[in-house]
Formats: sequence, structure tokens, C-alpha cells
Amino acid sequence: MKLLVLDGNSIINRAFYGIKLLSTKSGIFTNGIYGFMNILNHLIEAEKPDGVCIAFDLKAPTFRHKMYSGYKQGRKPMPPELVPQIPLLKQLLTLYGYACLEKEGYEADDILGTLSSICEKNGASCVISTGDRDSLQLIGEHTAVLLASTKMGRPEIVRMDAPALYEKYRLTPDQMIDLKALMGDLSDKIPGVAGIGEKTALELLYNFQTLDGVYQNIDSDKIKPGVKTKLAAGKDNAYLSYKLGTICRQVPISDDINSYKTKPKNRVELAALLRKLEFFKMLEKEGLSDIAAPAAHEEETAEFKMGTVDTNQPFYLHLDGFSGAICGEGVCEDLELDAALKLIKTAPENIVVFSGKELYKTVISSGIEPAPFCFDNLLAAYLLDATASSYEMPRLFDIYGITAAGELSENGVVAAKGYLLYKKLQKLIKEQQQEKLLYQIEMPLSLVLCEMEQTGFMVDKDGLYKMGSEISTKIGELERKIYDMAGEEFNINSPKQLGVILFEKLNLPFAKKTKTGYSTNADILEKLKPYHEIIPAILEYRTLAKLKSTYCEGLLSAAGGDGVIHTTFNQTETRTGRISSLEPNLQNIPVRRAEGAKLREFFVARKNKVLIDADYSQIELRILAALSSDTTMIEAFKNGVDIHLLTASKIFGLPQEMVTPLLRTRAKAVNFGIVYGIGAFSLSQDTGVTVSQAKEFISNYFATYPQIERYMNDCVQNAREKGYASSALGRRRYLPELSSSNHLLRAFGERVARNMPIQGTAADVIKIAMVKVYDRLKKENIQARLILQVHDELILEADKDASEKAAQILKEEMENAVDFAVKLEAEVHIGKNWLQAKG
DNA sequence: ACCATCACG
DNA sequence: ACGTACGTGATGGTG
Repeated sequence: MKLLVLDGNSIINRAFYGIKLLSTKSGIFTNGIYGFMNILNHLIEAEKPDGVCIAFDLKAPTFRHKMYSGYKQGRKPMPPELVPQIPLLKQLLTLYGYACLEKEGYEADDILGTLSSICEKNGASCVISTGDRDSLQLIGEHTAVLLASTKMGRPEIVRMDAPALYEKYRLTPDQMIDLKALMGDLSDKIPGVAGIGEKTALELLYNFQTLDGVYQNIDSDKIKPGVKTKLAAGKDNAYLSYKLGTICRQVPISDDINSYKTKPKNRVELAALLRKLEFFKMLEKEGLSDIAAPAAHEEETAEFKMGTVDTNQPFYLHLDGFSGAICGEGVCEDLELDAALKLIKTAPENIVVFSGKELYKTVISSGIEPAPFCFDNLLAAYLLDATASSYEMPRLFDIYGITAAGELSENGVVAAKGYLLYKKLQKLIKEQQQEKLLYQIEMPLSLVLCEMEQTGFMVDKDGLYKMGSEISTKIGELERKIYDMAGEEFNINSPKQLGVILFEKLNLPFAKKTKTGYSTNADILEKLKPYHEIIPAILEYRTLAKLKSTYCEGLLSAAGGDGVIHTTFNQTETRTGRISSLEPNLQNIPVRRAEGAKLREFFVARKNKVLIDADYSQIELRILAALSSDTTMIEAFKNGVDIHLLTASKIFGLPQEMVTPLLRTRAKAVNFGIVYGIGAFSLSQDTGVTVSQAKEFISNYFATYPQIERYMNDCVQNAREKGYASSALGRRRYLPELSSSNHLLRAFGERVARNMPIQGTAADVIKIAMVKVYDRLKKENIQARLILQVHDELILEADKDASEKAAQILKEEMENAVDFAVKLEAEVHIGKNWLQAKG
């Protein structure tokens, strides 16, 4: 028999502070519960107990408060987000069949002590888990303590038994009480002996074993006179602290050890609660996914039967390899791939899919002309909540409360649920006025992205290979130089080893700590440049190592035998509406420095073709000007002035001719900062001025562009009221952070509320442009294809003969994607490779 | 699996 | 007193 005993309050607190604020869309905060369950599941797996007991504190005063009025006085109150999580946690644990225990007048610790005594009496083993060191006194023949913590969302546990305790403190479990009696406990307001800390207290106990022993030998010459005075003065407090610090082992709870055995789960209610909390991974792990229960959304269920589906109405198509099913109103029908392809050919406008981008691949490879589908569940779910961590089908069925009833085939069930999900999402998209986003932007875009992925970007493999080997040679030379200057060989790629060399061996200044050691990033190294010649060598080494491993080698391994790289565009990843690129990421190919930009020479057009590159000029600032209706900035863009120069002259109070390049650079940083949501400290870091100067820049900025200040405040206000920030076209990002009691998290939410509308609108705009460019090229039969998007930049590969026309179309459609109060401008260049085409 | 770092817009 | 700009993805090192 084995009991696992937890201090519920202690562990949920640790979990709460260890994990970012999580909440469901209905606004229930769940991060503490989530972290607690992570730790608990981890423990259960490791310990395999027969019973699990979780002890909780109650608000009511305990016997310790009666003994000492100062006990736990003025302790930090529980954060308001955590308070409502406690009853939910208790409910959840009970449904799991675990025993939740609490007793008026006692603390959770006392319940732990009582349970461990019950185990000791019955010869059962007891494992106590808590974050509180007080419980170490409970260690016994059959009792061990697991000290738990949460590190970045991951549970971490240290096992303490009598030998481990002795190793750490050289004390027995009982002596932990004597230790606390002497040194006190700040957080519980247990006084101890004033002036005696852990070191002295340990020394005393090594000599005299117990509190009584210390006072019986108070005249011993092993006690220094100063300590003796303190002991004499603090005797009453010490004995009071001893009593306060002793865990009570006689709390009136059941002493029948069998009553703590884990009971059968309440499956139905457990499933319902897990759904309410949106703990879908746990739901799956417990095998409860199939149990029907109300979800965050109103439940959607219907009866289906196998039969013939009317394909003149919208119907859901589910394909799983070569077989699948379709489902319409009340009817499901199994079909094979061939039949599905026939439907895609004849009635695409009625087909509802999950990820058109994936299906289009099959469609194209089957030689069918791709055409718009009726609805895409994946893209709709992304628009409805862009912050979800994944959009897997079973999870969406859970979130939207989808169940299907009836005698159905395996594929039929999925198709039926897909159909019901479609009905639900379609309604929500309409309610939220996101129809244009879905039908005219995201869905058509999915075909564009599919073709872009398939077309790919050709690279010059020989060129990449040569660049890689040249870099290798240089890296070898630098390595030798660095070892020489360091006086030893070490792994330069290891920040840990490098930190030791720089800040301990070479004693360089500006040693800054990170969580794991010294910080050695480029910012710090840049400051260290004048202090040691090893620094520039390390910086260069880093640059070259990055170019070699991530780019030369990474791209070579991604290129096929034909030298073409096919990236994957993720259309449902970012919280702002941007697309992302992966395996490989073609959106972060170096450009800012010449050494890196050289890589772009190896991104080439195929034979007899050219690359056409167009990028929006200042798109985010233009959008900011338009959204805020700031007359000064709108006017500036109308007149084609240099916006950073203008900003510099305004915020520094100088005529434009007097603005130096340095001042222009600073003004540019302010413009960027505004877009990101700005803080004076960060701006000062970025521009190398003092915080108060940075503050002045910002206030001058808002004086120059007053409508921008108003707009920014409105953004936050709006997001607070609605619970989400939105782009010009109605793309949403929910911001539960805005109602956090943690001021850092709240401030983060406010910055996002200011940034998302700008970044999100820019994403909307370029997506519209992509669809328009694609349509135009197709309609006018121009031999040119989109191959890459990099947030504000589009790249076409075109036949040489078609290049002028294609370039014109690209520029036109990008500039006219939307009609805002500020004109959008795109700069176009043509070249044989990407570097040339950047102009 | 996480961290620090660094590449891009 | 806190710890400090928005959005991504890939890599090598480390526990």
C-alpha cells in the first residue's frame, strides 16, 4: 500500500507562477490547475500509488493563530486569478477519484503529517509532495518528501528521505523543527531567535542536537558571547516557534488507510470538466474524447445515416489516403479517392474541406484544374481564434462541442463531424463579420500558397557549397586564433564555456547573468570590443558559424536533386495573421549585412527566366497613418517625404537640413518603437540614449502626430472592452493578458493591442495582393508565378519575355490591394538572382 | 525538451 | 521593485 500525499495550495501556487497565464475563451483562468495536473500526473507515473490525497488550507484561523497572533500576518494575498482555480481544482481531483482533504483549524501541512503517521502505523509507504521545506520534518522510515517546482512549464522534483536530508543539512527530520525554532521563518512570520540565521542555527544543532540541548548548554564555551546574548533574549520566541513549527499529526480525519485508495473516475463529469477547462490533451489521455459533454460553445449534434448525399448542396469531404466519405444534411456516404476526385471536378463549389492547401496538392497532381471550395474548416477556425495552440480536427470537435450520432462507417463519423463543424463555424464567421477574410482572402490564398510551395525556389547548389567551404576555412583560422588568445581550447559555440572564458578567465567587464549563466549575446560582445581582441574574433566566428550551418548546409540539405527548394507555408501559425515559412524557413535569409546577403546570389531564376521582387515601402507606418487618420503623417506620405527624416526634424526640433544620419537613425528607431507599442526603457536601449531622453522623444513624437497618440489609446481601450484586438479587415487576436493582475503581462497585452492592428492589417493587405496577382497572371495568361512572400515582399519567377508585363502587374496589384487614406507604394526590381532583384 | 543565440520582416 | 518592443524558425549545446 502506498499513498501519494500533496499539499494542494503549495503546488498550485508554484504552478501558477511557473506558467504563463492561460485562460479559456470563456475567460476562466486555468494555468494553476494545468500546472498542478502536470506535476500530479508526473508524480503518479513515477510513484504508482494506490491512493492520492490532496490537502488544502482553509481561510479560517488555525490553532497556530490562537497561539500567536502574528502568525502569517500580512502575507501576500493569493492573486485574484488563482482564487477561482482552487475550487475547480478540487472538483477535478474528486472526479479523478482522489481524496481532497481540508479541516477547519488546521493547515494542509498538518493533514500531510497526519496522513504520514497513519501510513507509518500501517507500515504503508507515504510519499509527500510539496514545495514547502517545512514538511521535511515528516520524513520517516516509510515517509519520503518530494520537493516540487515548475521550471518553464515543466515539472521538476527532488526526492528527500532521511539519508538525503542528512547529506544536505546533516540533521535528522526531527531536528528540522529545532532548526526552524532557532532561525524562524520569514514567510510564515515565525519569529525564531532574533539575529540567528541558518548558519548559526545549524552550528548550534551540530553541537547540541536539539533546542533543549542548546539552552541546557547555553554557558558552554562553544557558544560565542554574542550568540549567547541573542539566545537568552530570544528564548521565549524560540520555544514559541518550536510549537508553531511543529506539524500536528492528529488532525481528526479518517484513520482507515483504505479509505484513501483511489476511487473509480466519474467519467462523464470528468470529461465535461476537462472540456470546460479546455484540457484536451488530458481528455485524450484519459480516453474520454468520445464522451459527449457541453463545450465552450453550444453543443452541435445531429443524427446521421448512411445513404446517398445530395451533392448539389454543401457537403463535407473527408479523405484518408485512398478512401474517404462525404456528408451532407443527415446523410453520409463512403467513397473512394476516384469518386472524390470526380466530385472535386464537378462540384468544388459545394465541397467543405479541412485544409484546402493540402487537398489542392492531390487535386493538382491528379491533373484536375483547382477551383474554389465552399468552405475550409481549418482556416475558419484560425480566423475565429488565431491564438489556439493547434487546429487538429479532434481538438476542434471538442472546442466546438461537435458530436455525431447514428450507425456510421469510420470515415462517415469524421465526415459527419466535419459537416457539423462547418455549420457551426460558418455561422460564427458570419456573426463575427469575417466572411470577406475567409472567402476572399484566406481560402483563395490557400491555393496560391499551395502552388508556391509546389513551384519552389531554385538555388545554385555549387555556389552554396563553395561558400560553405570558404567559410569553413575561415572558421578554422578563427578557431586557432581564439584558442590562442584564450590560452586554451574550448567549444566556442557553447555560451556556457565562452562565458567562463570571457568573464572568469579574462575578467572582462559587463558580466550579465542569464538564467543559466553569463550572457554572451552580440549586444554584450559589442560593448566588450574595446577590451579584448578576442571579442571581434568571436563575433566574426558567430556570424560565419551561423551562415555555414543554418544557411549553406541547411539550404543544401533542403534542396532537391533539381536544385529546387520547396518550403512549407503555414497559414494558421501566427497570432497576427502573417504567414510563416518552415523546412526550410525562406523568410529569414540574410540581407542586412553584405557577408550574409551574398547568399541571395544563389537564389536564382530557372533557365530563361528572371526573378521579379517587389516590396512595400514603409507599409506599417503607412497603415498606422491610415488607421489613425493622422493628418501630419498622411500629408507626409502624400508628399513623398522621407518619413524618418521628417520625424527626426520634428522630435529633435531641427530643420531637416540639420538632421544628421545619427539623428535620422534614432528617429527611425522611434518610428519602429511606436509600431511595436513602445516603452521608454527599450527605446533608450535601442538608440543608446538615456531613459529620460527616450521619454522626451516619445512625448515629442505624440506632439507631432497627435492623432497617433489618440489612436494608440483607443486600440488598448477597444481591446479591453471587446477582449480582442483587430485588424482593418476584422482579423482578431484575443487578449486575456489585458485583465491579468500581473502588471508585466498586462503591459504586454497593451503593447500587443497597439501592434496587432498594424501588423495584422499589413498581413491582410499583402494577402489580398497575392490573390490579386495570382488571378491577374492567370487571367492574362502571363508566364510568371509567385514563388515567395516575406511579409512585405513578393517574388515572382517569370519568363524573360513576360517580365516587364509581370512586373507591372505585380506593382499595380500590390499598390491597389486596398484603398486606404494613404497610398501604398511598392518598389519593383528584376534580376537573375535574388540579390540583383532586390535592386 | 529547453535554452541562448541569431537570422528575417 | 519589477524588467522591458511586435511577429516568426533553425541551430548547437546542455541536462
